[in-house]
Amino acid sequence: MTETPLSLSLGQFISRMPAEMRSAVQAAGTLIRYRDGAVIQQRGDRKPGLSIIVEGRVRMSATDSEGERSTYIVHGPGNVFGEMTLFLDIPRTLDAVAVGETAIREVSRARFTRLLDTQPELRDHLLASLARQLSLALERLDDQRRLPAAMRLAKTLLTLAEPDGEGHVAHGSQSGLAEAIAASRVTTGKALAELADAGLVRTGYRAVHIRDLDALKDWVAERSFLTPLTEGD
Amino acid sequence: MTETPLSLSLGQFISRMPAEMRSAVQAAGTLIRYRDGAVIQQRGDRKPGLSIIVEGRVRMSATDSEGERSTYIVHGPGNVFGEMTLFLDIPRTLDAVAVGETAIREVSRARFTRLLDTQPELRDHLLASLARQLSLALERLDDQRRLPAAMRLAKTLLTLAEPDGEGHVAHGSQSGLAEAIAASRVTTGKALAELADAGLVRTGYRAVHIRDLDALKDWVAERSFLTPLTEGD
DNA sequence: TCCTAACTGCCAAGAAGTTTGCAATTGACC
DNA sequence: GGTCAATTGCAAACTTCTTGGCAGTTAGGA
Repeated sequence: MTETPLSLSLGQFISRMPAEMRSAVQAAGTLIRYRDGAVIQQRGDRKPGLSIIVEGRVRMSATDSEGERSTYIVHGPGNVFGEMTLFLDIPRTLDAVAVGETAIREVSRARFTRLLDTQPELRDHLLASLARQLSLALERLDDQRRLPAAMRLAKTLLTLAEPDGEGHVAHGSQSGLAEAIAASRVTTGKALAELADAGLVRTGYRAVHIRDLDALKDWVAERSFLTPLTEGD
Repeated sequence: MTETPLSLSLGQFISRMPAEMRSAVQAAGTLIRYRDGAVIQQRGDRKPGLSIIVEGRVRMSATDSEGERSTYIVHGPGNVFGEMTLFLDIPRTLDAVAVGETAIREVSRARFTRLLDTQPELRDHLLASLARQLSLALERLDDQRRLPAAMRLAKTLLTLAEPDGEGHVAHGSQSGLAEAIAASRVTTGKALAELADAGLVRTGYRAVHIRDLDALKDWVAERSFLTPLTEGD
């Protein structure tokens, strides 16, 4: 197994591998390109395999019978999804949609099974990846239960933030944000106003400008109910 | 890797193993007994390792700084918890409390690492176990977002139900149920009343009697928003 | 440059859930 | 058999969030 336990942050499935393993994985997959907004997979697709994001980003979401969509996470390059379908006989659980020009490497379960013969250490990377995802999901579950909308929004903004001039920005409409924090657009707007009143963010057209990322982090940390899980020590 | 992908239901980590692997795992662990209500671990405990439930049940929950507790799941015999701490350098994420007389086999990370050398196939069992847990967590996340309290209650009752005479029973106080469905006691009471009005359950002292488990299942299925993930085919 | 679709901001009504409090019931222990 | 703590059932006031609607703003394509 992996001697040094891995970090909590997602998106390093590929980058943590030794070069040889990485190229073996890459060779086993088929590269498929998607345009912005293209559907990569839908919930229910029976497509067992691993999907590796090579370029671009992927929004994982689910839409119910009434058309209500909720976004679970937006994966970036180096992230993987679909691991569960490798080991469980279930279809894809979430819809995946390309955010921007996106390239995905698809490794079918059959190919992956063979790959494991030559790269047995790959299992440890998957174990760590699944553990990270599970950890994230459990935290989300708790957040959804306990945190008010403004807090969930702040946490989500932290994950979405990209450097921009002096500060940071999170791109996307308020409707998109609403789907990510599991709230309505109105509630999201109010939560944004709350953060804006606190001087933490400024709203723009399809964008939220974050003056000081650390200040936002502090704001979140001060208000957390559950003791955070510190990594390493 | 495992040739035949495994089932979605939890609690078969141990039972699915070949006899030899099972005894190797058992030999690697220390058996510890707990009385009803005893604390097995607390969120934040830095105790990397795998905990296997040999006997009894374990309630996994988290309590915030205001004393509000929410139950994530109640594990039964054959289930494991703590897998994440084997591969990630994080403390235990949830509190674990014994429900009834309980026996836990604790395998430290050090022991487990050595065990993997002699039982490499163990990794595949862990992969499946983590995949199942993740799948469950994602479904929960969606349920919490979309389903009204009565639905969440019904689904939880299905997992808690034990055979009892003609029908089934779920034991526990309404406060306990409330913690499991992430709602207040009042809301839980109302949801129970709703199910009772529909003729599906009957409330008792620290118990909910389920007349016809299949009828309750149908009630849930009819009202689900998300298309269920059918296993196998 | 204009037009239009998408988006933000906001209001009002109402649904769902929470908190607080209290009376009646139940079961366990002395 | 009596006492008591835990539990259920319920009501009222309140908070949070949702739904639906509308006016003003923004960006991008014809």
